[in-house]
Parts: sequence; C-alpha cells; structure tokens
Amino acid sequence: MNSAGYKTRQKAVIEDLLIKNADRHLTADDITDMLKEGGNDVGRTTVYRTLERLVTDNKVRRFSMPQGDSACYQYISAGETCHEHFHLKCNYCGALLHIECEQMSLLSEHIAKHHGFAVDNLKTVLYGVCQKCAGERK
Amino acid sequence: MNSAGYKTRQKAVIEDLLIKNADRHLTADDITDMLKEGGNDVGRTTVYRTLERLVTDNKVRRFSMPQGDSACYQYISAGETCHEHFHLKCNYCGALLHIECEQMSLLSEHIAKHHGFAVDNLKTVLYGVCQKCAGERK
DNA sequence: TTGCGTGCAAAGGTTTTGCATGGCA
DNA sequence: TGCCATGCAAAACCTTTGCACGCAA
Repeated sequence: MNSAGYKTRQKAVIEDLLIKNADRHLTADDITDMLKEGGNDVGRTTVYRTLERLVTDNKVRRFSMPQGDSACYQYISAGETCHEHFHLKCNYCGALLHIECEQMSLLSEHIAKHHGFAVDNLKTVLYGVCQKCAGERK
Repeated sequence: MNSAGYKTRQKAVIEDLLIKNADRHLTADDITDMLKEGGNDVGRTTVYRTLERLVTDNKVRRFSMPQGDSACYQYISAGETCHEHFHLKCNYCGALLHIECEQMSLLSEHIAKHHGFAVDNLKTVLYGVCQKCAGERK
C-alpha cells in the first residue's frame, strides 16, 4: 500500500499539513505557500511529487477541477473506509458534502456488473449544485 | 438562442463535423486534425472560439476532463432531453469510458430528492479501475 | 463600408520532466 | 556506498488573448 522510500523532512511536513487540514481542500500552491509561511519551505516540484505519491497510496484524495483551475487535495481520514461514503462538491460555493448513501453502492454494483469497472468511492467526487446555491440562483 | 453573427466556411464545417459525429466525444484537437485531413483546414483558435459559441448557444455540450486532459465536445441532438451520460476514468491506464446508463439517473434523482443536491453528470467523472487493469493487477 | 471572424504568434495558467545535487539507510 | 529525493529551470500541456488582416452583409 505504501510506496516504500526514504523518510525526509519534506514528506513529513507535507503529510502533516494535510492531516491538520483534513477538513479542507488545498491546492498544491496553497500547500507550498502555507509551508513557506510556517518556515518549512518545500520546492513546488517536491510538493507535486509528494502529493502524487500520497494519492497513489490512497492517503490523499485529489479533486480534479475544470481546466485552468488547479487541483485540490485532501487527506483521507482513517474512518473513511466505508464504501457507501462519497463526496459531492458544489460548483458555486465550493462546499464539500460527505454523504452516506446506499444508492451509491447500488450504482457501484451495477457498474461493476454491467460495465466491468470498479468505482473507487474514496477518489470519486460528484459535481453539481448544492441546495443553498440552487436557491440563490433562481 | 443563437448568437447572431456572420455565416462563414469555418463555422459551417465545424458544426457539420460535430453533427456527423454526434455519437462521439471530440476534443478541440480532434476537430482541428479531422478538418485538416478532410482538407477543410481551420485554425486552432477559431475552433476554440467556435466551440465556445456553440456551447453558449446550447448546441454543443462540453465535458470538463481532469486536468492535463483536454475537454471534449459533443453535439446535442434534437430529441436528447435526459443526461444519462457520464464518464468513468481508470486510475491505472487512464482510459476514459463514456457510458449511457439509467442507473446513473436513478442516483441523480435520489440525491436530488434526499440530499438536496443537483448532480451535474457532465462534469462528474467516476474514478476506479477498468476491467483490463483489474485483470492485470491480480 | 462596418464590424465580426479569422488565425498567427505569444501569453496565460498548472503540472511535468531533465538533470545535477543532496541526503537517507 | 547506492539509490531515492529534492529543486531549479525549462518544457509540456491545453487554452486564451493581442492584433492585423480578411470577409460577410
């Protein structure tokens, strides 16, 4: 599960920052800046490469934004292993909703059975419009 | 509905190509290349600007892909009212599958009704593992 | 003639890669 | 020592913008 590798200051401070902000979604740039402000300077390249590793290791979730905007990353908390758990992200206010829903399991099952594809709920984010924003835009 | 404007060869051949490939997803690059091969050369800039207009006019649907990949465009056929169309992306080989599936509509309906969130299938990409990669990794 | 449309070139942004150096084990 | 990790600079990538010219109406 963990890609072996050496222990370094950079890896430690990046993972640490993500854990401390597990309720937020941060861009690679946010992370670079926050570390610099904290006196824990890490090169931009290293931030990207570390995030890539963490995503591969399933420790971090990556949110793909529409082109032009930068991707967001968020630490995957320990308890989040249940497969009925998934995420909704509002395109307008950016709110991230965590939902437990058996309907999602039904979809995953259906896709596995009929389309031969194993959906990873931890990595998947459904984009749309939340109730609040839908109201405001009427 | 239609942003007025002049009639030009470029607009015509681009819309024509999209109509003839209404069952496929084309990137701006695909379109540029296909037109060039067909002897109907159109500048890349014009392709982008024309697609932008078509999307604004609701004649074409734009699929935002994860960063790094280019956006896809597809002509919206006359009778097409429901959006049961969505995307699966393999974490390993990067394959992008386009799927028509009513189960997805059921999920969207459920989420709208029970969670007050309007899922945008056009922007949503489900991540996971495709059949081929699942086989190779066993 | 008027002003939208076109397309080259260059800029814009995020992310990746080449390569020499640094540092863990 | 051996190999992974780092980080600067440069490249790659898709897309947008500046600007002069072309062309529809």
